[in-house]
Amino acid sequence: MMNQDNPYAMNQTCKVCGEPAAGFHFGAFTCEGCKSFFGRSYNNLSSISDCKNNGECIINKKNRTACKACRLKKCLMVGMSKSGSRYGRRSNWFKIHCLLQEQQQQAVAAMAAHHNSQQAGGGGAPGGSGGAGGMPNGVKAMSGVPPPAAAAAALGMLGHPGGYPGLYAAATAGGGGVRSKEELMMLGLESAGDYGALKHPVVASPSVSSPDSHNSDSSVEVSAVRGNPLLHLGGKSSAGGAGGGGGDGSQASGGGAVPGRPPQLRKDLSPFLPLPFPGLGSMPVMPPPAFLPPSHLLFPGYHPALYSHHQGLLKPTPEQQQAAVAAAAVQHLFNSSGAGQRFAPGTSPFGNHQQHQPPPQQHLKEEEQPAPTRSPSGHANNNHLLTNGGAADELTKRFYLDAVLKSQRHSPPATTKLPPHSKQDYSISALVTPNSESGRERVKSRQSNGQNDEDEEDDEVRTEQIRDGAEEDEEEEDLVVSMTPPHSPAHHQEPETPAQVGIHPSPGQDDPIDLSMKTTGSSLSSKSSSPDMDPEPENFSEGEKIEAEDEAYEENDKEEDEEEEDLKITTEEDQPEEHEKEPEEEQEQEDSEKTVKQAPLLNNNNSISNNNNNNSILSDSEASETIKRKLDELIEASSENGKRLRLESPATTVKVATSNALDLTTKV
Amino acid sequence: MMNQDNPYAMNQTCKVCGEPAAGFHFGAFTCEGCKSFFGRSYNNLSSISDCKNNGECIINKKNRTACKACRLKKCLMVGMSKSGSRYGRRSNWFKIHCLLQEQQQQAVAAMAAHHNSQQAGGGGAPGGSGGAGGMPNGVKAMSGVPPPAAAAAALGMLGHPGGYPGLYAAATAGGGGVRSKEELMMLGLESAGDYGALKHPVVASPSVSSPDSHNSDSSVEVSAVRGNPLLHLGGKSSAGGAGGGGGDGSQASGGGAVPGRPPQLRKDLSPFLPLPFPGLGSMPVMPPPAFLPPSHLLFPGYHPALYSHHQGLLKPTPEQQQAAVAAAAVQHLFNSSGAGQRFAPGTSPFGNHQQHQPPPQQHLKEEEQPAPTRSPSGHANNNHLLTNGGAADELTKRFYLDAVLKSQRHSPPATTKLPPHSKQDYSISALVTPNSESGRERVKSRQSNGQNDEDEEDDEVRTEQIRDGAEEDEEEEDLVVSMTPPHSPAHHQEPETPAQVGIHPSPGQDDPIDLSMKTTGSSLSSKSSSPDMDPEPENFSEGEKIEAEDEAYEENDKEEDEEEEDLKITTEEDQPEEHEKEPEEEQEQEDSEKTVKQAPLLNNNNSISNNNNNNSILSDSEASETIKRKLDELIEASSENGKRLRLESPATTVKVATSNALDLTTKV
DNA sequence: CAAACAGGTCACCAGGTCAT
DNA sequence: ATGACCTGGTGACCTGTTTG
Repeated sequence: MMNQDNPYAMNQTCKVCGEPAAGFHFGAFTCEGCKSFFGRSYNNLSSISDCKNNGECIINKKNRTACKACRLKKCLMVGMSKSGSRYGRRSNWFKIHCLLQEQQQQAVAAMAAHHNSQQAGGGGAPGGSGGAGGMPNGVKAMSGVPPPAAAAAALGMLGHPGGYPGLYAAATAGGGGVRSKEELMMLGLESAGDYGALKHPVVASPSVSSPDSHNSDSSVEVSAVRGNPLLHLGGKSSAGGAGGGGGDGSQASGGGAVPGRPPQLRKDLSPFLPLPFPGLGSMPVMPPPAFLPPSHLLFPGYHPALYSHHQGLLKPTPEQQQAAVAAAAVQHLFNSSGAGQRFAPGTSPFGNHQQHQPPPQQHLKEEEQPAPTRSPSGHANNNHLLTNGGAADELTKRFYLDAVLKSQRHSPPATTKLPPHSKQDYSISALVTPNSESGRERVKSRQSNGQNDEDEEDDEVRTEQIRDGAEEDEEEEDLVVSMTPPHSPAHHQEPETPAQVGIHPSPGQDDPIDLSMKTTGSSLSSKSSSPDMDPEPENFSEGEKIEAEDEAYEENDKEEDEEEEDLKITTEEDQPEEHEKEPEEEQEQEDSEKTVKQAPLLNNNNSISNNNNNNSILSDSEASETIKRKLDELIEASSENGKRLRLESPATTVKVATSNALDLTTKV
Repeated sequence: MMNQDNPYAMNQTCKVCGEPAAGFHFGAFTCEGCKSFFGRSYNNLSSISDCKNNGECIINKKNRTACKACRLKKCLMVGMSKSGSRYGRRSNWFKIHCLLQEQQQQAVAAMAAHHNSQQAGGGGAPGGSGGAGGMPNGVKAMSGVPPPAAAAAALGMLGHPGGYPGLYAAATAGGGGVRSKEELMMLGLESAGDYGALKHPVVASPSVSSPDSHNSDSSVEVSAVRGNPLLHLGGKSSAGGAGGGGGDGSQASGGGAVPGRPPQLRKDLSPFLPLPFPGLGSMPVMPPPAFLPPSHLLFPGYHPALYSHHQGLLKPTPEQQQAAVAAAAVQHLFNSSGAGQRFAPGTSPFGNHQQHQPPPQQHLKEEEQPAPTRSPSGHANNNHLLTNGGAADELTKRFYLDAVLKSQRHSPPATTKLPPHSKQDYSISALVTPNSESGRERVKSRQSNGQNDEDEEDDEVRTEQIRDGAEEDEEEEDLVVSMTPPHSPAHHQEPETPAQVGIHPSPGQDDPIDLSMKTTGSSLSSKSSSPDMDPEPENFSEGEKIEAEDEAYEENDKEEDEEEEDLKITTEEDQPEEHEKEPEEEQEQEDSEKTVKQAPLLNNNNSISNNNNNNSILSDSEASETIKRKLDELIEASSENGKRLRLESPATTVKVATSNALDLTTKV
């Protein structure tokens, strides 16, 4: 059922804000708003002001517009890059991959989580971002959870829900977990470590990015990576280290290495791939690895960041890198920067990301990228940002990093090198943390100041947040999870990357982002002051996200449940409790459904298509267009039905809708 | 017809004062003045002095500036929150939903009214939001009412208009069940209780908010709630009691109960959904859901709520909560307290909306999702076309709504609080009036700047707007009809919820408002204050809430009259009772009128629609189109019919609508 | 040819400004 | 202090293009 909905997204949720995704844009599943935002912002970093909260704002539906800096950061974190984009449809295959990956990831994650979790410190850590609450959740939970469960959870988290439900079902099933993901993510950030673990899973997510592959996924990767120096970006990157931790540990491993090969990274995915898929398992095909790519995509949060880390090591995908970089930059900005720096616009933030490391890359990348991005040139920038930073930020980041590192790192260690951490952290922090931590509390504190920002609006608001604290948790994340990345654009991205590489790709334009953002400057102040939390607060909100997701899901029916679950989850996290529990069950069910659906999906789509198509026809006519549109609309409407159907058996569904429609028509 | 006027508003009236709404601001349809007021006040509670009348001041156009405390309270009651804001355009889908809801609601309302009316106290109650009235309806009615009826009623109430009527119907219908979540949320609020009650009604309106979907409407939701303690705010909330009535009864049922549950109410919506669509009716499936999706969107009020519900349960949306809370608080304060207390800012009044209902979920989800769909094809656009019709449509819709509301409303009793009537009245006027709004014109001016890029667009846009002015109105709506929601906003929204749940995130931020307002001071204040709602407040919910309100609004025609009445009303309120009772009759009458009006309109519209669609061409092609069209038509028709029908038996109505639609189609 | 995304368009809203 | 108006920006929808 559910499903369906979007064709595009396949039920994915926007990795940035948790809303239902409209499709895979710029390397990640995002909603129209985030797509547009990214598109607009990428070229106009200048327009972005600093984050009042040190870059910790949680981004969710509600508050996504509250803090551009954090929103952009989040975009980067999840792997968005201009370069990442891809045209054309995604193959089913791709989709499948995504799902699989997710599953895998989850599994992995789960595993990792458990294992790692602890490690890292918190384990999951995720919490981080979530701001407050968050972390715990993810991590903990994860850890706590039984492996399988964990895995599932992880997945869930990541994918959140869904990922693909159906497919994964199992995975997902895990259920409840999902939400966590977000958290995880958060954590991730943070802590990446844990997260990392998660990530892995996550990473996976992140990682890769590109789901799709579009193109190439692969391609993408590399290219970028290579190209840009940025990768390092990290400049600050250095951070890497931390970052490194993050994740990958596993994979990452490599981590350290930064440079070079990025391409591989992307590949990272591969690794993922390798995994057996759960779901896929069945699938004969499975193209394998190819798919994987997406990993990164998978999760929202992660990706980028993660990647970064990874990248760091390796090179992250260009995109990633960029992203990372950007992210880093951003964060920095946020945080620190305060003022000054921001990204270098010109460059692309990202830069490169390259990191690569072949193997590990993935993880590594993340880190790196981040910052530097732009690096190459620009690197500096990021740094700056970072630098500036603010202190707070940094701290946060560090936390993350640390955590992450721990976890992952554990090993890793990133190494110094990168400061990766830094960036990562930043990123992470930013991402993750954000709120979280600091976030929340801060918030409280914050309040006070407020200063600036506040001014704006918020201030007040911020205050509120305080309370939130609790709340938040939840949700949001989940959503993220769900999605899978199809393809991964990421990958593709990569391809694009090349360009990036060059520059950052996009650099040219694209990149622009410099993180520098204005923000920075202020940043701090803002931050502090702002304290408000503002933004975040909401963010966290998480819950919402969750829900949202749910909805998204809902699509299917199940989803809903999930949502709730999520919530629960969320809640739990935060508050433990609350929520509830239930969710899972539901989910499962859903999953089931989903599963079912999925298969169909492909087919379904077609059906759907038909409808649409029809429209087309209309078109011909022309004028008709209008009509068409309407039809479309209707269709859509129907579609909805249809959508649902999609997965399922499309045909059927469709029919129904149609029928109805028809009926009408007929009647007519 | 009227209509239209505002594009934005779609003929909505300011939920706070009854003037024509300039748009959907901070989660509710409001006029420029109330928008500004809220914006200013939110951050400066201090500036608000206590109400001399124990918070019982009725707010209407005339006296809105007389008592800031009450005005602010009212704002909160209707679901305004900083977080509730929504950006961007409203999806067609959303629009459609609204229409549908209306219809359904109407139907329901009608039904309810008849049946229930009596029961509850006021029966329908929608009033709620509107102020006073609200509550009653829901709950009691629900209970009392026959299931179906109840449901319908609920819908009406809640959703006000509509939640989605059709769709969910069942589910929802069922009940209420779903709602629960919301209820929960509400509860959450707490006070929801009362608040809830009110809310409900009110809430509904408020709640929802978001019309659009945007997002999220959802957003709103929860957030606040959780976070803030405020919720309770209720402190005073208690109030609930009165309010209680409001709504939900059903769910809420609690009517009385104050507290809590509000959410359900929202759910009510669900109920709504469940409803069969008129048009759809035929549809087996129902994609409805799909359509629906939007629920949240749908109405302001509803959707969110609904969704929320889901969430809600858990966590109401922050916003909602906040709102709710706030409202509650406010009320309390005012009412009871007299002075003292206020809301807790933080919380949101509403709470949640959640509703969910599992089963039904689907639908719900669908709704959400639906949208997305979109089509694939592309065609999409169409919208425009549709538009045309628009105006009329809108009007129609409104009528429906109004009618519905009235019907519903009547009831209401609103409880003390609001004197619902008043509002309505106002509203009505507003609706009619609408006009428009300023906005458009402005556009022109703008131009300039734009800094960079933006400029461009914006400008354009604006410009357009201008022109739009006219256009919009119309069209959109019409279009709306046609459109489907792609995804849905709704969905999204929901999803958010989760987050909300969490926290609400944001809330923090937003909300500053504390209800505390100076006024009260009190306690809440603090909370609130700080808490503020802030931020988050935003959230969520609100928006949705808002919608609900709309309905509320609906007011329409009558309203105007009412306005004057308001005063009366007020009076009445004071004197309890009032509320309701009569309403029905009136409504009916009105309905009649409306009907009439509508009818014509409809036809026209239909034609139009048809035409558009019709795209005859389409036909050929595809059925689909046809279908779509049909749908559109249906929608429209339904609307129209629906409206007409309203009173009649909902079901019937629906059919009719459908029929009509069909017919139209046929024609086509 | 159809699917699906980058981009562009423009409906709409938060906020700021300023006359009242 | 209010609220009309304007500015900036968000995001739903479309269009154009690439890709399966």
